[in-house]
Amino acid sequence: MPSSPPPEYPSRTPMTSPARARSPRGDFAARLLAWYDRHHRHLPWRIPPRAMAAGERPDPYQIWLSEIMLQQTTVAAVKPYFETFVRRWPTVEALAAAESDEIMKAWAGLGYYSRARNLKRCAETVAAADGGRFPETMAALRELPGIGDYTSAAIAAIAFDEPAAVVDGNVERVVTRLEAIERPVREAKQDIRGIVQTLVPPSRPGDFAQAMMDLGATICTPRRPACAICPVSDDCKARLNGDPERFPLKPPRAERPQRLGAAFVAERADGAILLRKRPTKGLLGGMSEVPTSGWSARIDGDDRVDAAPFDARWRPAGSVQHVFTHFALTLSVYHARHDGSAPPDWWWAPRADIHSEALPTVMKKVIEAAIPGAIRKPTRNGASR
DNA sequence: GAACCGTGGCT
DNA sequence: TAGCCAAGGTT
Repeated sequence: MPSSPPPEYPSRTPMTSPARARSPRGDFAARLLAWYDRHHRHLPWRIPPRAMAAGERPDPYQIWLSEIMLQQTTVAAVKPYFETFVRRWPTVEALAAAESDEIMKAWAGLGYYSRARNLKRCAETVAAADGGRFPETMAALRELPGIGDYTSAAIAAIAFDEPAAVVDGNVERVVTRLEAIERPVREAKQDIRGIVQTLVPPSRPGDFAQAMMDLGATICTPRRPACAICPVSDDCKARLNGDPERFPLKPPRAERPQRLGAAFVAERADGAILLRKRPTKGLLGGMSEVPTSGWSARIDGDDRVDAAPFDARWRPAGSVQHVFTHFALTLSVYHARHDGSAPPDWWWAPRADIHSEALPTVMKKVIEAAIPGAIRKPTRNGASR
């Protein structure tokens, strides 16, 4: 435990003086930030506290990009995508000028594809605005597509030092445990935001936000939290009560219905595969796919070969299972050699380019089932792995 | 306000 | 293994 807070965070008089509290709430931010200074995660988009103290500031473009990618997505999954995007589109102007198709291709596999469509729209808006600079306040950021309560607060705090209350899933968990909040998080959201707002320090609000999230990700974890090494455990009512893992309270999730369908992989003599584009809105909106039947909500869905988009020697090639957020899908896969012409707006994707098409993971599974090895990424020497 | 919207890792 | 969970937003 740090014996003295940094000079920029003088201890304040505790708001209350509970007899047992060893750590008055006025110290909360100081103790959390002292922990963050020593134990922060090293992330590609983050400026570490030492560099922040030297006056360095993060690139608002990179903070925005990382925050969009991190929505409901793990840090590990985001890292390689973030590196690719920043290398390929180093500025918001570059991203705004990119073809939508190229952005969808680069986003393929990361999920929640409306994020990629909104990313492009947001980049265009920002690039067209005065100087191509991001708005610097939470309120103004909140107006941009794909940016809601959490993301606007996070960008404002991290990139622009606004003392905004940043509340994500990590912070909800930390706060519901600190206060032993017995109501479902859905209902307690506003209270949580209010509590966080009282804790945000006037300086280093961005580090504070990131510290809360790092704490949630590494110490105050959903299961088996490491209370013994938590820098704010003295403040934690859930720990005092003995069962922090019980928080946050969440209602049981609804059952996932099962859907059924068929997918058709047409392969040309040269190995090219027939693809088409899905509608812009809805599930996998704007992404590419092989032709499929509808995905019936009924267990006796249209998974038979007579659902094929055209006549060919379709041969069964197994089935693919995939779990989406709100339903599970089983696709019967069919494969055919086919050299006929493609319907308008469909295209033959050369085998060498398949890995870079805007194919969602479920479609990569389908193609792999029909043609094992088809998705492999070429290596630098031109061979296939 | 509730439903919709992906994917991969972990237990 | 089957469910839970992850730096949520839009409709």
